[in-house]
Amino acid sequence: MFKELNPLLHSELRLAVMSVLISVESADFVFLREQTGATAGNLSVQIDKLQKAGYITVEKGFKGKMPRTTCAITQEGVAAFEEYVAALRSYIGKGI
Amino acid sequence: MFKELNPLLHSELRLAVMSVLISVESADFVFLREQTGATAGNLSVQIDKLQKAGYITVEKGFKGKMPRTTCAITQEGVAAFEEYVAALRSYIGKGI
DNA sequence: TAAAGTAGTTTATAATATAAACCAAATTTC
DNA sequence: GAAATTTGGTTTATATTATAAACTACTTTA
Repeated sequence: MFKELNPLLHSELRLAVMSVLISVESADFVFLREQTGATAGNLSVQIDKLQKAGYITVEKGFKGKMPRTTCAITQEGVAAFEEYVAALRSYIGKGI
Repeated sequence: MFKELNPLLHSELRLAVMSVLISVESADFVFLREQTGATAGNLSVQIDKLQKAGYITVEKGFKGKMPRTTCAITQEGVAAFEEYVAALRSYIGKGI
């Protein structure tokens, strides 16, 4: 009847991060913070969880002298996102 | 960019309950438990939250000698569900 | 009448989300 | 050029949430 909703994606902020990353090649921390409206602390934690799940890659480098964290979605991440969306259908029907 | 997801509906079990109730006139506790696969304890708690939010009505009566709890979605509940679905769109795009 | 089942509720615990507090380096202001 | 502010984050403390386990109250069956 109802498909299970991947709890790692069933989180407002993590879902927003994935939503941004699925449509771009990569995005840095500041961009993600701006797009999601999240606090830096919350974003930092959620990025970490997505990375540990293998859904995104996180690279830390420098742009000039300032630190810069760049994130990108993995194939596994794309697959998980698509599966999550498919599972949602079982709750909200075709109405969406 | 991203619309807020009503936290009362952004819960796997509560969403499932609402999803059942939106398509029937009413449903009793046992039916909801069967459809959602939830434990009785969890279902009891989540039904309570939905009722307190005004999204469903809960009537307690008897079927023969056995207690029976009947739930139905309210207009407010329907509106909240539809708004939640609309908000989801901002996260999952046209993909769904 | 004892055991098992039904229909739930209450409560304890673990997991989660979130913001506040913090840190280090860079930049600006006085 | 020292102090204050900003940038780009991380760590940690707290409040909320989800969940199952334990329990209640009653009914049915053996």
